[in-house]
Amino acid sequence: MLNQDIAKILFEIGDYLELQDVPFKPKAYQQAAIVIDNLEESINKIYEEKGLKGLEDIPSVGNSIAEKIEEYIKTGNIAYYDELKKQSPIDFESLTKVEGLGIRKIKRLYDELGIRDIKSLEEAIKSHKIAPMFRFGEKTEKNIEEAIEFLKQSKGRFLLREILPVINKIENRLKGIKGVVKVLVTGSTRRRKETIGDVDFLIGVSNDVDRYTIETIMNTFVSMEEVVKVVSKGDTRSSIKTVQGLDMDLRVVRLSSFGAASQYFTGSKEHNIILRKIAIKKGFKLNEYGLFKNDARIRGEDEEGIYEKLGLEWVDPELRENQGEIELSQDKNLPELIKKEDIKGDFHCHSGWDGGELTLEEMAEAAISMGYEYLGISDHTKVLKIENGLDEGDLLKQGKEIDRVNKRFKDSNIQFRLLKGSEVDILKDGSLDITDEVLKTLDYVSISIHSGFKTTKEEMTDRILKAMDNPYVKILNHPTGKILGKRDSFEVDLEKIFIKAKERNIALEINSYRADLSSQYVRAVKDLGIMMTIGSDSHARNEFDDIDYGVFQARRGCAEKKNIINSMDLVGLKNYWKLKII
DNA sequence: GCCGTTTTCGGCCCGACTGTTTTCAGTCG
Repeated sequence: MLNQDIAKILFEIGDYLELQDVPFKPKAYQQAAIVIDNLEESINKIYEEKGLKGLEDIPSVGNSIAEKIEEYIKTGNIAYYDELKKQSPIDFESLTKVEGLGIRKIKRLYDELGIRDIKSLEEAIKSHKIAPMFRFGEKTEKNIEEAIEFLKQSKGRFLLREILPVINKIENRLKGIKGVVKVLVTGSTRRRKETIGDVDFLIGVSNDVDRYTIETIMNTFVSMEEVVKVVSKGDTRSSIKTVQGLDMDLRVVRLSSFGAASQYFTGSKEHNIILRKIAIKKGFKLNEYGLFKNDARIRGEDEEGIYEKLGLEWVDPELRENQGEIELSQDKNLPELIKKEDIKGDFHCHSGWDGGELTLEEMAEAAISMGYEYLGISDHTKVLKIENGLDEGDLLKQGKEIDRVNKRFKDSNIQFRLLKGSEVDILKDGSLDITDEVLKTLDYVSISIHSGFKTTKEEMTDRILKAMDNPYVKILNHPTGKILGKRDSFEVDLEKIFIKAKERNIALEINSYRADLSSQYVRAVKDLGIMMTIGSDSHARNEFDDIDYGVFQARRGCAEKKNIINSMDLVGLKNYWKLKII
């Protein structure tokens, strides 16, 4: 049983209660559902270890919901939910995904037409039964029809790294419109979430802007080449759907409100709710136009001013998830997050030797153009035949080649070095794919699981722990095996891995491409005082920049410069790892 | 049903846009 199963049921209980016009309870159930859905720890484990009390300790879960969770763990059912479902068997999960359908309309469709799922909804549209309903009408029927079509085509959430280039292109285009002073991409994109559901653009215009200018901005937005449907268009907000199947919103505000609006639309919703409550307690009102005392706007131009007036430090967007950042901000104790400029090298890159695109010289050039002082060559090893994995002989040969390249840098007085590394496979029995004799000639050894994912948690854990005991290992790559958008983590006892990493001073990698470690684990690893690396896992020139996504991940996990090994400069790194490079 | 920096009782975020009406309910973020 998964947290997500329970979250789904709790969320639906909320839907049913809203259907019955019960006040406040729906929000309570759905808030609990959201918290449980985002919980890193498994509900089962919490209950096993701490019982009912442990469940009640989960934020937004009180006695009543805890008992329902307990019932579900014990019996696999929640009687209360089953009863609600029996009374009105509605498929909320899919119906609420139809844009424009909320609980009230779903209730009326059920009461008046017996519609309970997408299929019966489609039939009702076909036989033209919805338009005649009071307060529905032709247009509503057509909108529902189109929304179902979009739902069928939509791919759900988008990976940030796949969609950010599209967003940047549109952002630049918006900057070019006459009358536009500022453009900011807000929402989950600004928070640098791994995946995003929609995009929110914010435009700032001068305080004495005229109607015509705003109209021009809106018209330009809704008539971009990417637009396939204009969902809404007004003076301050317009919504579109793009060819990629992505929803995009544009908000236009005056500069006097730009900070308030950027704060508001960046979210997260949970972060904003807390901020609003703090504002109310201090006798203010906070909305997207500013921070108000009585009816006078006292802040609004910039985010910093709003946070400051609320007694808070400005919070980096990546942390705005109501996961402790507000408390840190009140205590003026926010971490100074790692920045891209802090990154001085990369330990996870594949060269032409194992099928990558670039020669060693070309990789060095690429790294130098990134502003790096070093680059670790970490080609695959021989067990990965499909990746042209290197054997012991290849590694020794590659080492000599690296020496030759480095000598050139030294002779030309260039502060840059290639490092002899390897991404060594952890074999089935926990031994490494390369002999110690060769491993000890390398500057660093990073190790990875690439096979045998479907094994027991105990076996996988033991296998990795054994590999970590090898004296030459300095980095454990992508510790959970997750590949964002492709593959879930394998089963592994990360707590044990963390303990071993701490004991052996092995760094854990934040892998840019895979988004593994997740931000929650980054936070845990940081708190344990274990070092991390950020690796691009690049195989080609244009993939070096993927380091950005690892930095985002690290930032969302509160990582600071001091937690990340590849933020050290070359001299610092030489000392830290006691490297003997020329 | 949950929660607590004046609270264990009394609150619970709020504004824009659409489509239907003819003043507003519903949805969204």
